[in-house]
Amino acid sequence: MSEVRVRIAPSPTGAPHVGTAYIALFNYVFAKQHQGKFILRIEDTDQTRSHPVYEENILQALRWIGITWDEGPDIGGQYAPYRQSERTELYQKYAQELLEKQGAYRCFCTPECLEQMRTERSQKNLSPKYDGRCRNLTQEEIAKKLEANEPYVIRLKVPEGKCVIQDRLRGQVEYDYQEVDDQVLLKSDGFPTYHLANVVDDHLMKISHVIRGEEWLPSTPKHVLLYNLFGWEKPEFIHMPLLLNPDGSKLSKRKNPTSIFYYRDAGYLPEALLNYLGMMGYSRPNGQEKFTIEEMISDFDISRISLGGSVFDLKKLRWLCGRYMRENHSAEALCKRMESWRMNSAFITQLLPLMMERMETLSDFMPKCAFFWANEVDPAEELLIPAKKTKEETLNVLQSIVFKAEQEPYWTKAIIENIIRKTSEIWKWKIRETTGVLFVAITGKKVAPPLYESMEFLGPSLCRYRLVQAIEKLGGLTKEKIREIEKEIDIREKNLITT
RNA sequence: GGCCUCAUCGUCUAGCCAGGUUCAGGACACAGGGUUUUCAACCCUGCAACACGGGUCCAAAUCCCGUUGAGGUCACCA
Repeated sequence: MSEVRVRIAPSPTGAPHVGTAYIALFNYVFAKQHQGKFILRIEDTDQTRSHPVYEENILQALRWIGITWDEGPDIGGQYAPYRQSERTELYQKYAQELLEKQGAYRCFCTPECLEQMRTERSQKNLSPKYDGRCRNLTQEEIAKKLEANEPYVIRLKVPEGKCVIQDRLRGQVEYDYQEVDDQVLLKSDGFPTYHLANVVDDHLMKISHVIRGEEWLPSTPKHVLLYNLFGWEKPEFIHMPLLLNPDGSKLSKRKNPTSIFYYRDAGYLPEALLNYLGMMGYSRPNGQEKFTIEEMISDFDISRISLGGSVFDLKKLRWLCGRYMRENHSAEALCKRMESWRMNSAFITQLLPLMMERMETLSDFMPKCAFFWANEVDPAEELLIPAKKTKEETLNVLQSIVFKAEQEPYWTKAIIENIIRKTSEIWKWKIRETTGVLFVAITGKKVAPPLYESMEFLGPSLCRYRLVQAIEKLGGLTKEKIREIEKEIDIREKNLITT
């Protein structure tokens, strides 16, 4: 058998997700088991959502949890570059090839036109897929539009017939090409979509096994079609089970902390998190629950992966982490871990300027600053809601802060201040009303060190977690309600600009 | 809604492929007890599942079919 080469291909569009670490782990273990290579490739083809900071965060997060790669954007490799934004010419070339092979076609439809088409189709109870109106443009029409510099995308020409996918875990999965949309391969900005970039890179980087989440199963026919069109050998597909929320839906940040940095900042041991991920959908042949990644590699058996999704259970993760703490560490060793976490003089020195004026004895420090080293702060409900505000209004503000914070790749005092000011304007709250809520949500108390700096030092993951905890404390928000708030923010924001 | 995937204790799972050794084993959580100055840890005990209905077979959690349920997916996001 030729060399095993697998990859993790995250897109740098937000906080580094535990799901990424989960899939990375199984790829890594599979590679090491076969003396193969594990590759990290950054899929930053979405120009509007990608950010270099998010990319750096992914690398940091994976390193923290203990996963290393043999080739990647930071260390290079034989098939560099490993960042898709640096490979655009390649995708354009292959898109061109597809055009010549009649496997794809130019589509000049505007977003508005597509929108309209979709609503029309849904009114007629048709599936919302593209109706292929640009498929049969004549050479003259195309030439004319090109001449006029009309923007276009390149779409996959999906044929008739059936597509049979071989999945290592699921056997044969059959799809009718009728169900498959004429997927956009190359966007009008010249960047590829996932489907094109992914297939091109997997081929060029000689990826032998594609181990990815189950959510990719329905788009695999497109990928198979591309391999066939190019005449390339297909990798083996292995679709992993999904990580789930307690209610059984796909793990989401709305209901759970999903950022790897949250677990780091909340004081979980990386080896415990990694171990826990290794028991999601998998069990060692000897039944052992606490194991190192090396042990996992030593007797890894991919057929032992179970197919139902796994609920990510924080309680069991805590228990596992506890075992690592007391079974694998001396007091000295644990102290070192705490130091490298945030129990160190550098961190305290950072805090002291905020506290010096508020202290009369040294012992005043810790009680007021304990929240910096805590996971949860358990804010009291009655403290959370300002005097002249309702619970609902408070919920709106809290959720708005979460939204705004999510959109910021950086986390500084100035940005935090800006988020708070903006949110207050949107909901017509006084700044001190907003900060009052935040003091309680973030620190658990009304009296604490200055808010903006505290939030900065605490970090975005922990802040977000506490904000969501506060929202839960006030009764929580449904998916629909969150969407409503999102819309409302949008409307109010536009009004602010116009008035 | 269409398509696809999946289906063992509340949760993670073993057993299923190669049907009998299983009135289904372990772990988390929970409850009770022990130990301990307290708490935690630790030890013991308990609670608790083969989604349902058909078939095949001497025998089915295990094989087949159907039903139901859950999830995923249907973007110029990945």
